Amino acid sequence: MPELPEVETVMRGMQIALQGHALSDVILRRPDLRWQIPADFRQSVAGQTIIGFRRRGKYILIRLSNNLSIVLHLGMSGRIVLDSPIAPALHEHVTFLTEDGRRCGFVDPRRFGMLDLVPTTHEERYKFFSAMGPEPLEPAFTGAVLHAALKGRKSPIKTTLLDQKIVSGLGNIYVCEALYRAGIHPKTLAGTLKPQETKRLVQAIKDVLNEAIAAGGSSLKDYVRPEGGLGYFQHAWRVYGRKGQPCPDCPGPPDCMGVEQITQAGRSTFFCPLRQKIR
DNA sequence: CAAAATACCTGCATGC
DNA sequence: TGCATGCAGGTATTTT
Repeated sequence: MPELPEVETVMRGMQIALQGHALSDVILRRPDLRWQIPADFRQSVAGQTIIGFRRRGKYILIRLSNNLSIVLHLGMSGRIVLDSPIAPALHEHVTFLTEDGRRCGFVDPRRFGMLDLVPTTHEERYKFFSAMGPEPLEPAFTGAVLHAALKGRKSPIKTTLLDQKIVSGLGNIYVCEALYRAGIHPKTLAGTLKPQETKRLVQAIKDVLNEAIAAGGSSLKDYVRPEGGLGYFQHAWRVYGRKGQPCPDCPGPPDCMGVEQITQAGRSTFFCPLRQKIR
């Protein structure tokens, strides 16, 4: 379920457990996830100390002492399991071993995840980062910046916000939640949003992401290690997955029949027809 | 160039 | 119970 807040939470959990420790080995149980894992991955990683972490969009970068960074993406179904059992779980394709005896498993049933290597000093030039849009939580991501990025765009704002070149880290859930908070109908053509609306939208994006990260952080603070692993915490979604239910501001029937679900570009969109008027 | 369709893969809920 | 179907939170790539 990983969008930006979940990826951030997973990264922080890994940081607490692993930073400063050396990787004694890595077990690769198959040569590929979504793509081939570099042939020299084990050789490059084994024996190196983990010196830092960073998140870019939905990617996690694990910086090693040899100027290499592991690039990790969780895909749709990926999760990280700390202190995984010696007998690997179903779909635990990769396990990192640390010198202090910990095991960190990468479980990914659908194998949409990925694992790669990039020189730490060249992270920004990594093929999947060079065209990536701004980090939504950076101060540089403003209403004016988004407004400029949406200029001339003729697709609906919902699908446009899923484009990682416009802004990085948003997925289906948080796009729905942000549009709801900003009071913008998902079918609104992206290029027609007014500066005032993009300003509201940017604030809504920052708010919803920050709240979700805070919720993840609180679950991390005293996390035990259930088989569920990291990054799976309770969400307080206001419209996502709530078809037919009242949104928090819903006056109820007959004024509003609750959250509606539609399909855009083959994916589900949830919105409140009362708070998010078409125009 | 932008936008839409396609591809990758397994698990699960649903309906017959 | 078994089986077919559709859907799931991602994104690079291909096609239009």
